[in-house]
Amino acid sequence: MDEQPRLMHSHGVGMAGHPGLAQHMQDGTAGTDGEGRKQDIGDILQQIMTITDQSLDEAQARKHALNCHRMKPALFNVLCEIKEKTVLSIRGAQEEEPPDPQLMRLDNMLLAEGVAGPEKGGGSAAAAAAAAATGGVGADNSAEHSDYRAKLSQIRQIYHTELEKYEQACNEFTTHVMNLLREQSRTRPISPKEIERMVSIIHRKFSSIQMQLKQSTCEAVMILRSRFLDARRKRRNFNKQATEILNEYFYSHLSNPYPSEEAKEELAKKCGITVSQVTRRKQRSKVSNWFGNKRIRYKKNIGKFQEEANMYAARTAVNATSVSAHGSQANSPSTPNSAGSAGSFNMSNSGDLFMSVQSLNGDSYQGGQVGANIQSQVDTLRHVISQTGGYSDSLAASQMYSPQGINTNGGWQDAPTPSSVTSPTEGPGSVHSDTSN
DNA sequence: GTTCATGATTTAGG
DNA sequence: CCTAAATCATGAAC
Repeated sequence: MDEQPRLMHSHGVGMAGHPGLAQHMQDGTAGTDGEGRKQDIGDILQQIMTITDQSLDEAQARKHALNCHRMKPALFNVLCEIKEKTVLSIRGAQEEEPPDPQLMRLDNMLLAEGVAGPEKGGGSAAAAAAAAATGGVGADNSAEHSDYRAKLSQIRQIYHTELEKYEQACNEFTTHVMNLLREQSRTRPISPKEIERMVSIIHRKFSSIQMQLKQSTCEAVMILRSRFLDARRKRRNFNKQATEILNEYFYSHLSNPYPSEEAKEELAKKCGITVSQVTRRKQRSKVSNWFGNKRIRYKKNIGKFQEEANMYAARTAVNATSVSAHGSQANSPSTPNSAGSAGSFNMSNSGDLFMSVQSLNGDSYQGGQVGANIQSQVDTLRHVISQTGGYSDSLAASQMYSPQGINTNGGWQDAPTPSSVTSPTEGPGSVHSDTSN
């Protein structure tokens, strides 16, 4: 023990316990001869190279000396006593910390995305979930999904590799520290509890790294998601058939183009359109989107849709009256108001069309055919009626339908709700487009 | 590149 | 929840 002060003194302060070094430095700076300086630098380097070994040996020797000292057990006991007093006051201050909510959030998200959790199964489950989320009809976006899956598994792989590395490093460091502490516990009192606490501190420090890893993984997944699954980004036009089916329904229910939930589903199925999709906020039917857009755009510019309306009106009429001489006459959509201007309806063409369909209506009605057809056929012509007072009157004269369709100023709001407006004829499927539920 | 059509989202209102 | 309306963003035609 009495050698300690002597050691400290002889070693000096600045040169980390290496007596010769300071001396050499001084010599080097003092010397004017270049050769000699080089020599000195070489010496210094040499000493630096061996510095670790020296100090280690020295430390070992000192440690050994301390351990063997006759006073050591007594000193150790004293230290233990002091320690016990101080540690007792510290203990219990911070035990078991609750799990970090932020970390839990990230964990949950990674689990949900299939990045964490079971290796292969997780991936496919996530892909399936993603497919379900987009509403996977599959045909139109399976390629994208496989791409998405590939990218996701790439992320997963990186994540797992990094996590493994992290865990390994953490464990290594922990064991290292534990070994050190255990070693030190021979010279100073260290309770297992203390080691535990130290380990927990290390883990806490390391967990911030883990959090960063998870955070960036989450970000990567989010970016991937937004790139591949954001429907807005990846807008696909519906195919022609789907558009036709939707248009058919729209124009045959022009008086009240608000398909019920069942109707929407039915339409979606027939069109091969996904029923729903995941948006950032909520789920919404694509059919609803379509009808929403259609309604607003039709209302905004009826003239623009006139031709289309006529076409579908004619088609619906034909379909409704399956076998009829009149039907074939009305059928010919060869002159679907091609000359019609935006604002005013082409009188001659539409008139013809209207008259013929009207007569069809009469036929089918009087003939006692399926009444359901009537409503839809009238609907298909509502836009004509609403704009041409004369025809409206003539229709009103028929005493069967009140023109309730879209009016030039308002919209469909005034029209009664589907349940109330629909005459008994509407129920069991008006046309083929409105198939039975 | 510009323009138009169109599906999706956002906002506001019930 | 729904909707209308406004707006955004993309696809396709030119």
